[in-house]
Amino acid sequence: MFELLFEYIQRYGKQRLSEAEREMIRGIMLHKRLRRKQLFLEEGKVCTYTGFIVRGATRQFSIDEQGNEHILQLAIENWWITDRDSYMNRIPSKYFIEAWEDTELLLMPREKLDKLLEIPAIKGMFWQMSENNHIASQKRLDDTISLPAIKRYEHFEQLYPEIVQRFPAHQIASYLGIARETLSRARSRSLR
Amino acid sequence: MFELLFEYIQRYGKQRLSEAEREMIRGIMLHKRLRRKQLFLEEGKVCTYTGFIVRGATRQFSIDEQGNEHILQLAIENWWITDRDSYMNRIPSKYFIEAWEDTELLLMPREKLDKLLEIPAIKGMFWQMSENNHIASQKRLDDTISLPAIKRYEHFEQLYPEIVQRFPAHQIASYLGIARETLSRARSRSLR
DNA sequence: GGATCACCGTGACTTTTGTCAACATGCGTT
DNA sequence: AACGCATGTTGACAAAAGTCACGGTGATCC
Repeated sequence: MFELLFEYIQRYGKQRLSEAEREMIRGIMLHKRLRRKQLFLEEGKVCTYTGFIVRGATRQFSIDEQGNEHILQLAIENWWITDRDSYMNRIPSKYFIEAWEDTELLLMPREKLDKLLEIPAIKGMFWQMSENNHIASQKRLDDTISLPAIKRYEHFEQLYPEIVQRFPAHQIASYLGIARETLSRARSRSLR
Repeated sequence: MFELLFEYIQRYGKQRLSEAEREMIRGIMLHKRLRRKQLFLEEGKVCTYTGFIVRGATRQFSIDEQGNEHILQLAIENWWITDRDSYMNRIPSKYFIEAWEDTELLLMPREKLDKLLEIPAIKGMFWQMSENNHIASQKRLDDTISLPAIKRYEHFEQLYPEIVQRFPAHQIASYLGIARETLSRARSRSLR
């Protein structure tokens, strides 16, 4: 079960993991199962874990004053889920994270983070995550302010075909910041 | 001139700089002046520097197929400017960065980055920058997909009052992803 | 196996935002 | 002083997107 994670860490941390380090990781990180619709994080709570998805799919969203959901992240295997602000700074979160399919996670508890970061490969990976996330959000932002709805959808579909497969269209619409009807229409128009 | 930077590094790196470290930074980082409208980075070029604004103001933008500019960042004193993707991965940039006022910068050359990161305070700061940027782009993204134009403007104004002072309204509009006329109307309506 | 629910599509209409054009103002340059 | 240029505002209209309502389909749950 840890194999997927070890591989991920080595790839993004750009360093190999010794057997001792693997043992340490196995000792610290927790295994957790979530059933569909179960919450990993709730608004108002501090996000005390960062989770690595071994199997399954999750979505992160906020709820505005009108009660509308706005999806910030859709995640599947090999992705990390967390509210980084809440996790790092131990402040209450504005977000929910919910299992969309039955999901298996490996968790990094916040209070053991310093211990884990002593492992060079993890430190490198953690850095890289932040880096990649920043770059990805920058691109997403650029798309969001530059492109009409349909183009945004096409970009997204091209970038994450598997996500589009595994989540219903109205979740994708929310992720793109458009109404589900708009997406539906845009899609049927682009077929012709 | 380096004093502002040293203070910044110590604050965000959460460590003190020794005199030797300061000397090393002074030896590596370059001083650069840009006049208004002069480019710091151009589309298609690799971003070989990360710059710290000592004095002045800059804007980062992309240009789409229709020739429209889309502003990604507006920056003033004490901010860093770079295309992180281009800088870190040495790939051609999609963005322009232009001095909006006459500007003074301190530059970290990409090829000396590893040397600079040997200084713990800089390493900590660089990490923190990535972290903060990640969190900030997440929030901006949340706003962009959740809020109508006028609300986005109000948020922005509250968050960065000085930016709103120093850049013309049509730049702010572009940053928010709306037409300048829309911003103008939204503003006059919110006064009544 | 009937009811319920989630999901997707579509029509009709409203609201928001963009586009194009015209105009006023202020500023710097020559 | 005269000019161009950037900026900001407003009106009229067009386009994009949102909202509300309805219906259909397929899955799931008693």
